[in-house]
Amino acid sequence: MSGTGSTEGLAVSAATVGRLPSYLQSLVDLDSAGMATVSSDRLAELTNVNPATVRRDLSSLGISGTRGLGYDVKYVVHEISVVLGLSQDWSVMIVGAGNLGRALANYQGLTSRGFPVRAVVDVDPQLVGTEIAGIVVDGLDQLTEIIAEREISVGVIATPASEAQHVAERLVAAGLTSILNFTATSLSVPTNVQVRRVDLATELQILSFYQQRTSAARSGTGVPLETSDGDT
Amino acid sequence: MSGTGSTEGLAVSAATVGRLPSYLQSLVDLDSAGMATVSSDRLAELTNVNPATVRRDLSSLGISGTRGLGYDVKYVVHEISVVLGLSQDWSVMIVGAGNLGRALANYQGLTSRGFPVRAVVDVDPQLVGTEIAGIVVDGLDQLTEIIAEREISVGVIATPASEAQHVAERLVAAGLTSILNFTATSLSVPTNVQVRRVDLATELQILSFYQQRTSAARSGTGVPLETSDGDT
DNA sequence: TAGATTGTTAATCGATTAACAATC
DNA sequence: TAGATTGTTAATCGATTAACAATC
Repeated sequence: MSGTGSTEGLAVSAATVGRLPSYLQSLVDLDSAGMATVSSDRLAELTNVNPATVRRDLSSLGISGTRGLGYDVKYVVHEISVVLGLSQDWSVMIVGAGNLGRALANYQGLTSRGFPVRAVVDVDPQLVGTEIAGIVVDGLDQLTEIIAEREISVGVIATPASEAQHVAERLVAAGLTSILNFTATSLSVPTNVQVRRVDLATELQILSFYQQRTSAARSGTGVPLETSDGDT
Repeated sequence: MSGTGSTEGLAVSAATVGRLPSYLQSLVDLDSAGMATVSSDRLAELTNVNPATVRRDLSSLGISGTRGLGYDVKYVVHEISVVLGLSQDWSVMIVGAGNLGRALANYQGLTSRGFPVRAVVDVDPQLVGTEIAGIVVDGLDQLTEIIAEREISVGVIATPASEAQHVAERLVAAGLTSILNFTATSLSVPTNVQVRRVDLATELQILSFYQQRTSAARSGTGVPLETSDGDT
């Protein structure tokens, strides 16, 4: 509510969106530490990005600072929260009640971040009716009705990889436009649907690539390699 | 071992490295399905990238196909595996034996992908000596010795966010150059150290941003927005 | 030979960042 | 006024991709 008004619909690059959670986290920390203002240089240092990028990102969201002083921490925290849609809860459905699905349903971090788990579904009739983290597991065939009834906004795919595309299609058909995919499968979805993939195997294999090069270099195989800094 | 020989040290872009696990996964599936060759068009379709990008990626790794026929599936699987360093195991240490750390230690997917968990450490003296997934938890003060003794290659940070930077410095000091960071904190590390961040809150907040825009548009607030396809 | 598909050039696109005028 | 820092221009950098000659 309120805030700077109409930034809606303006072009905000995916790269910028990806950095907002990191800015937010650092700003919240600064606020807890009692800092009232922060310069783009300091915020850039905390988030490992270039100061000009910080200023450009904030500016593109209509968030402005004060020349000579910097940015008001509480104000920017509020504005980024609004931009990220964190002023409301988004109900989550978990598809797949295996090890991963159960771990996610029990993970308190989801609810505390404004993403309460309101449904768990699975194909296995043996699991249907059992309770996970206080939620009764429903059958996959109930998916559409449950999404409508419980006003689910985000679908989490925690099934085997082989089921992921099929499940994604079911979720999209039921009207969902936000999917968090925990399988290694790359999903094909309409352009209006957002998919984020969180895959441990992928991350480890990427680390392995660089580790391998480091080891090779160390053992004298040769050529030093260009490296880049920190996260992502 | 063996393979195409010397691609080591050649410039391979981070973007290319990030797509390799996805190519590999699709190729392994194709192999299981009995497909002997695959065109860049087909592989591109399966991984949601542009065919020219597939050809450029493979070419940059020294992996070649046959004009008019496509790429030999088994050959490319082997080559990508070698490039990614998947022909050997990389031992993992988990720092932080809380909910997340325990879930990761018990996750069979790590070992099966060639990343066996060989150590778990925690600051809490109450946890030291207890057993998790068959591994005795050690104290954080043992970190350096354990990394050396058990030939750990990858450090996984599963502590509270406030401890992440400190832990990262300990890991780097002990000689590790591969870190998987499960906290929301952006780590500062030397340029020769690779950090991958896996943060659920970040992913959800990014989804929330787009969800918010979709909802706003639906409720008539306005301007339709440009969207992009599928994963990442 | 005709058809298919690679490998690479060159154009395009988008994101990053140095630099600096504006201004607190 | 002097110092600090934003907001934005313009240059740079790097990654994507259309297009096509090479060639199986």
